[in-house]
Amino acid sequence: MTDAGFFEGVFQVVRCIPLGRVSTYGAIARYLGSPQSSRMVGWAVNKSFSEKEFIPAHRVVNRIGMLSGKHYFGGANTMKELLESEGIVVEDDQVQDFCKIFWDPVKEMPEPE
DNA sequence: AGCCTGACCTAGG
DNA sequence: TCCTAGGCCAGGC
Repeated sequence: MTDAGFFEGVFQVVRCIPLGRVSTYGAIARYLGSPQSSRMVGWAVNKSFSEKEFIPAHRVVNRIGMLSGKHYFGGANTMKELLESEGIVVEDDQVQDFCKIFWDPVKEMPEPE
């Protein structure tokens, strides 16, 4: 991770998000050691579409569990469909029971170093 | 080569 | 309690 840039770190964390769980930009940014770089997390995740391997970018939402970037999935309901297919309930672009399915990399993942 | 922007978050007034 | 501003890394024009 240290060798890799901020982007690589984001990709690794997002790929490690368990199925049926969601994480937030801020949590990932904080995990990478830059709490105020949450904006770049969104950018990195956006760039994830260019990656060879599929990255569950739909599992990444903002701190209130809202599908802020759903419009970037090509279709308006693509992100919602993906989440619901994993058992996540989404209503009006907001993840229900967000507190329960929230996955914090800082707690669940080993430190990057 | 420099400026602008971007799927956000936190703090201060 | 709501609104405003600042900050971060990287890529595009």
